[in-house]
Amino acid sequence: MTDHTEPIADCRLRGALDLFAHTWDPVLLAALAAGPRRRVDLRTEIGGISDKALTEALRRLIGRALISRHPGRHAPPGVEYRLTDLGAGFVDGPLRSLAAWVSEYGDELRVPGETDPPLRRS
Amino acid sequence: MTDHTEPIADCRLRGALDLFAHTWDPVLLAALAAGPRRRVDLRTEIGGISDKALTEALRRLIGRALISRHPGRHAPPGVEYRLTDLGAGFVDGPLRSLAAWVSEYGDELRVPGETDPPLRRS
DNA sequence: CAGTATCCTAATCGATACTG
DNA sequence: CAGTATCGATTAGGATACTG
Repeated sequence: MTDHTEPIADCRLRGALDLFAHTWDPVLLAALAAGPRRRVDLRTEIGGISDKALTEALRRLIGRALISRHPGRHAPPGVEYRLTDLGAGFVDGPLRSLAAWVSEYGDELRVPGETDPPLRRS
Repeated sequence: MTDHTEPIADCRLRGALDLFAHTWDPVLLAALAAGPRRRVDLRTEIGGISDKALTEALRRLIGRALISRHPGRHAPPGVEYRLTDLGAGFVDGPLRSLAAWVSEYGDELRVPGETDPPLRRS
């Protein structure tokens, strides 16, 4: 995954592809697009995400500079997470582009779920 | 991403996100964007992909109607794969948007590789 | 509420060997 | 060349219990 000439497998693009690779990462980014959130609110708002998965996704996205962590220093307790400029740009660009494509052509996208058939007879 | 409580985890968007979830699927789509390819050419052109992973990716993307399979009926032997209209649109839209974002902001995207640090001290 | 740690299951993916 | 089948290592992610 490191040194081919293939454009898409280019290292930097690979890093961006990985932002989609983990189930919850794009979901988390989209949730934060509506504004800063505390951990517990993210959890209930997203729904279906486990505590562990949430922690890992937060770590990953902080590590990649897409979100930032802000321990509340005042009255309302809790730690807030928010998008960095980079993260906001990612949501407004690639993620929004994907959402737009889905609303336009999503109907033609066959649903995963069935086992994919062998190639010989397709 | 606009006004639902569960924007990204919406079923249809989830299906599109899954197009990125498998390591080789977007790479394969990008390779086919340059024109129809035979299996062996895809393999060498992409580089680093195993036979098994290639077969699985082909199956998956055919199952989701993004690529199609065309057994050569004439002179040059081999089976050709090509993008469907849906697949071509996906490459031109979301995938290209991601590539554009990377060339613009890719430098700020921290490289994965190190273990992501705990949250307490970040 | 925020965050960590452990166990467990399913799925990914490379390597390899084999068939048409 | 096209495609399948099996094995093994790695990993994502849910459940749960526990600490600050």
